[in-house]
Amino acid sequence: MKISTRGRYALRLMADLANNPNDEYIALKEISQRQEISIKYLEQIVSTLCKAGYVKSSRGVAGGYKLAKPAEEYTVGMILRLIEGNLVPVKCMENEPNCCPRYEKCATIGVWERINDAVNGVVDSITLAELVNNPHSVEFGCKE
Amino acid sequence: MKISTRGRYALRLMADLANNPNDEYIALKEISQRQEISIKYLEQIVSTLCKAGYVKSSRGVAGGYKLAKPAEEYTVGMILRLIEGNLVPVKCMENEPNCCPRYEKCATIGVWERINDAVNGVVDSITLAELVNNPHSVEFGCKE
DNA sequence: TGCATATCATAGTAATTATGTAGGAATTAG
DNA sequence: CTAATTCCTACATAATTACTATGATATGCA
Repeated sequence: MKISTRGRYALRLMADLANNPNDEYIALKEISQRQEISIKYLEQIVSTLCKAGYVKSSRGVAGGYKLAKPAEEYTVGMILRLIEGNLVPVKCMENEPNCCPRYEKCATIGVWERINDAVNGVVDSITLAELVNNPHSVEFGCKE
Repeated sequence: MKISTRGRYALRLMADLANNPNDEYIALKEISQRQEISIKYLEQIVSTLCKAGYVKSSRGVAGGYKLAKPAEEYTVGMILRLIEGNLVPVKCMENEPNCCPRYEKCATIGVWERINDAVNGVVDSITLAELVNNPHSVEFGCKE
C-alpha cells in the first residue's frame, strides 16, 4: 500500500513549479538541486506530465518547465493517478466495470471499493495550490 | 498503492474460517480447495495469523485451524496490518512518530497523513463478521 | 506400533516491479 | 558557433512479490 517514489517525486516537482511566483520557465537542473532528486529521473517524470499537458516546456538555453494552468486547477489525485496509472488497491478494480468474473460473489470487494473511495476522497479534494500555501511547508525538502 | 496478495489471501482465509458455523478445526487443504490458493502459500500466511494469536491450530489427523475469538472481534484492519506489516502510504510514516528529519518542512506529508487516516477509517470499521454476513457474498471466490 | 494426515519451519527461485543511469540527438538563445 | 536545455530510448540493478520444495514434527486411529 505504498505510493511509488515516482508519484511522490511528481508531486514535489509540481509543487516546486507551483511555488514559483513568476511565469518563467524553470530548468530541471534547479528543481533537481532543490529537491535533491536525480535530474535524469526527473526527466522521465516530467515527460509524462508534459505529454498529459500538465506542464509546458521550452527547449534550449533558458528553457525549462512551468505549469500549464493555475495551481488551483490541479488536484493531488490528478497528478498521482497520472504517474501511478491508478490508485486502486486491487488489480481487479483496474479495468471497468467490475470485470472480475466472480464479482457478484466476492466477499472482499466491498472492502477494496470503500478503501478506493476513501483514498479518492482525499486526493481529489486537495489542490496543488493548497499544498503550496500550507503554512506547514516553508520548503519542499522532505524525502517523501 | 496495492494490497498484496498475502493480505488479500489472509482476509479470505479468515473469512473462510469465520464462515464455518461449528467450532471444529478446519484443515488448510479444505480452505485451499475452496479458495483456490496453494496450500503451501496458505501455510505461510496462517502461520503469521497463528503466532499473533488470531487463529488456533491443532496438529495431526483431523487437525486444522479455527478462529481464536468470535468473528465480531476482528477488524479487517487488524488482519491486513498484521500481514502487510503496515498500511501507511509512505515509508517515512512507518516509524513513529514523525521520524523524518524534515517533517516540519514537508509539503506533502499532510497528504500522506490524510490518506492514512482515510484508509484506517475504513479498515478499522469493518469486522470479519460483517464481511461474512454481507448478502453480496454467498461464497468467497473472487480472485482478490 | 505403524501409517495417514496434519501442522510447522526454513530455504530456494522465478518473475515482476521499482528505481534509477547512460548516452546522445534535437532545439534554441545569445 | 556554443552552451544550455529538453527529449528519447535503452540499459542496469536492486528489491519485492509470489510462490515452490523439502522435510521435520505431532496426532489420531486401526
